Amino acid sequence: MECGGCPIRHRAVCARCDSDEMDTLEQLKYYRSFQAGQTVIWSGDRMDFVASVVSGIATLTQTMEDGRRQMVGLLLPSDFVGRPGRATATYDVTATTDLVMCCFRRKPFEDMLVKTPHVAQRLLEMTLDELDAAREWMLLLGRKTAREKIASLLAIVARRDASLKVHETLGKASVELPLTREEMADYLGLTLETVSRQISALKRDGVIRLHGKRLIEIPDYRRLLEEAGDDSDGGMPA
Amino acid sequence: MECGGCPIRHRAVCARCDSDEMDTLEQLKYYRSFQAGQTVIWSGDRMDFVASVVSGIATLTQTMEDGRRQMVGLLLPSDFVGRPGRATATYDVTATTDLVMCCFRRKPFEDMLVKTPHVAQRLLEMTLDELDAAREWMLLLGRKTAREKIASLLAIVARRDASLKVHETLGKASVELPLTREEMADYLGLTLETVSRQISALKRDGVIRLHGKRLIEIPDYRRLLEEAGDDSDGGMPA
DNA sequence: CAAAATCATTGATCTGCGTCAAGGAAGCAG
DNA sequence: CTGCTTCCTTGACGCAGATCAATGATTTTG
Repeated sequence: MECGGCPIRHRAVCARCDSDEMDTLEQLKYYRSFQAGQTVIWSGDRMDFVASVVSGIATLTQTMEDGRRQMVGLLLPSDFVGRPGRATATYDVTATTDLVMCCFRRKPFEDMLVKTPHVAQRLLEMTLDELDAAREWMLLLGRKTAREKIASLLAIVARRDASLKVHETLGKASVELPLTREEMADYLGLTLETVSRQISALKRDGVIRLHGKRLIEIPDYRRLLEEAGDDSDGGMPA
Repeated sequence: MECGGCPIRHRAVCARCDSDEMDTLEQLKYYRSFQAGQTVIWSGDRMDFVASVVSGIATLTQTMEDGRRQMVGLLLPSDFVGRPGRATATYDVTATTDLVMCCFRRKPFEDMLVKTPHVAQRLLEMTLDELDAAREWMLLLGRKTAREKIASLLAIVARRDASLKVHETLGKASVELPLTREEMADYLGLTLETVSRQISALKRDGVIRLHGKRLIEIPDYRRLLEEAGDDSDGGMPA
């Protein structure tokens, strides 16, 4: 059976379900597009849908009264947004690039979850992955230096990139960074000035090379991981 | 039907399942006890069980090569440990107080998950709650000052305490802090000296009162929340 | 094209928290 | 009781990263 373009259909359902279930999902889904910079939903707003990123990048951020911001989620294609059983958004969701999301009205999706256990199980798996990522992120925020934070972010994005593309040369990669310096700062718990300075420092030390502002070349991925303070190989193919 | 003492049985299953399913769970479970300070499992070790905290407190921590430590989970009674589908521990799990856990061998538990959808759904709900808590924690680690971090931690523990006990006087509460200063520091991404200093400062400013080292009185909970930089009431009854 | 907006870089200075160090308080063993 | 251990507090000092500020590069707008 061929899978459609919708990640929820593709990732959560396709491999294991029959045609009826596919059809149920198909009938429920609809698409929404956003331009780069647009807000998908504000924290506290009513949220009657759940969704999956089809293309582009979205962020989840929390903001304090005085304006301090912390990114708490970076959503790439196939990532899930929204929470079954909750009608109110907990975070600001923003389109960082042009964005297409595949949406489901919340109520019918919840009903479907109950009737279709393996979708619930797939969702559990995805949520556990996100929780692991959040805990990795907590180590970064609580204990890493600014330099290590930058290196970690680059390694994370490079790895995710690599898992999509076929990987050419071991230890050599380029990353198209989809974030501004300020967004990187919000991700890392830093200021944009510190981000800029540390990127310059990594460039000066030969850990990375810059082509323009956003395209970053990584001549030696292992070196980058050392800079990141990670003890593992970060899941890079050996 | 009466519920047994095991939180997995109680929280995940009892309300919705029939006797057969209860029996299945009953047969699978066993208990393990740990003394305060004992390690339950090391990160990287093989982990053939999942578990639920019955009594006491456990922590999840990550450690970098050079010894920097970040707590990434604080497990209170009824909280879940372990991950279906993963045979290796990702974090150090440590008993902070004397601890009793209700365990299930992982494989049979996974089988049970597939056969008993509402347990999977309950687990999904718990995991989503944990993810929300992790994201709140990320804001704390990335953007809050040392003073706000301490106030936030006290507010969190006070709220959890309150949700267990009946709550006497609004805006007045006492917290038995189950953590050493060092553990608090690992929770908050600080050093133990800074924790100590900020607790002293909050005491000096009348935000809290200390009785001994661990028992903390909170004369005005709203004041504490302001100190924590939270804009909500933190879920305190109105 | 000029003007304005957005994004990035870099410098100078300040400060909150880390680091290093010295005791104090409470519990426990002998 | 004395000495040991564990946990906590407080002081002095230094530094990583925040803040304030100026400028440059690139894109957008009219």
